[in-house]
Amino acid sequence: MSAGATKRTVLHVDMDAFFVSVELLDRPELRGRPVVVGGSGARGVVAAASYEARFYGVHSAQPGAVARRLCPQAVFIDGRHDRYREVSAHIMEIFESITPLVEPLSLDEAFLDVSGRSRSLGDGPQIAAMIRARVLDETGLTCSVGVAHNKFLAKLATETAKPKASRTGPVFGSGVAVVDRDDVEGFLWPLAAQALWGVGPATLTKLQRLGVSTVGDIARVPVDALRAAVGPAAGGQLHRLAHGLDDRPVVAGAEAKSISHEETFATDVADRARLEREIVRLADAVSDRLRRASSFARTVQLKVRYASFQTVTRSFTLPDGTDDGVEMASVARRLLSDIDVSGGIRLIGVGVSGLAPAAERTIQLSLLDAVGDATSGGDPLSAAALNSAVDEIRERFGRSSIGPATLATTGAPIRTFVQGQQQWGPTAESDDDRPGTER
DNA sequence: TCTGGGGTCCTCTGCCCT
DNA sequence: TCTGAGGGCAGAGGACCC
Repeated sequence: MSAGATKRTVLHVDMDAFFVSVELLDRPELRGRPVVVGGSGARGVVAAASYEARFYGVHSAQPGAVARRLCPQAVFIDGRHDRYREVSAHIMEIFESITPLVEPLSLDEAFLDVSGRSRSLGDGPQIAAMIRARVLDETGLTCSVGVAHNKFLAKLATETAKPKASRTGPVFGSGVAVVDRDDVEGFLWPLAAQALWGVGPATLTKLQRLGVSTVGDIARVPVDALRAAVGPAAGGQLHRLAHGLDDRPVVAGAEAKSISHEETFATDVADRARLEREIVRLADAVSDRLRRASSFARTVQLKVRYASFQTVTRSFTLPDGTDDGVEMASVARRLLSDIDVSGGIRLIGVGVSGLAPAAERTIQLSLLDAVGDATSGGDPLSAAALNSAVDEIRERFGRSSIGPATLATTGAPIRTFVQGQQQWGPTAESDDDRPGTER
């Protein structure tokens, strides 16, 4: 370390098999059995696997069919995202009671900067042990903690602290791993190159052409050669990480930069009318989340994935932005009209980016109104009033109480995308070609 | 084996403007 | 007036992560 550098202590906390552990908490009769969350649909993948299931080779992101073949005795459960979110909120509260500098990475892991807490709470490993004890005591769940002087090393350390899989369940170690500031190379350099952030299959292939297979190998490659091989930004990043250098701060309360929803069909769909109804559904879900976040978006993106897994995206940037699902769907449907779907597609998605606080748009629209500028595509202020009413109804009577008329069906509930009720993989319902009423 | 869903970041290309 | 260079931006796609 350079002389005079601020001594940072960063923790990376990762819940052990989070989704499965929550399920076992609520269904203790499943303890000791191989349990898999997700992977039950026709094209579903595994979201999480218990350590008993992992012993048989089941892992997350694995196709459900493969998981069932590897471990036919496993219990497969549909995920309950709302329950995981509830438990996650409790865990994050525990973290925030220790330091305000908490950066959640997902529902089940977070970085904590505890640099200023050593005087009152002890050193990094002591705080890590305290967190594990509190999480276990207050939620009944176990977690692993990595301790280091930066985020990258703390995250890598967590991997070594994780329980090991066995036929009879997790085999716990100390649950805390520390990377010594003076032994970064000893810890880092023997690891496989894939241990570095940003090294996936494609980058690994490029690195292998340089004769690289470990982090130490990368560290010994001149930075210019790395940049030439994988690009200037990625090359510089790999060089720094391979030397254990990472000065990114722990950032609390980071805002989302995009919001999207997508759906994989149980069987490929070529029917444009059906796809357009899916677009309305997805756009409604995106706009609902956008308004809940008090934001609007400038760019609408449509995503289509063919049976070959080739994925194409089309986007359009609106001059004034929008938070209105009808407008988003209209843009997305126009984008779809330029895409050939005659051979059928397996996935469709709608997303938005270029997010900004809704207050900024209100000011813009007020100014436009004040100068009498005619806006294209309908009256945004009327749309805002309508959406406001819809949001209020949903707030009072639930997300499924009201929805786009296009999605209305005889006797069938409006399919919702309430966060927490999403499923992993397509459902039988999603494959139905329900008649709908165009609005 | 056959690949979900929700994100972020980076690179490349083409267009427009200066 | 025409042309080329360069910057900024939008759009598209790739790679990666959890």
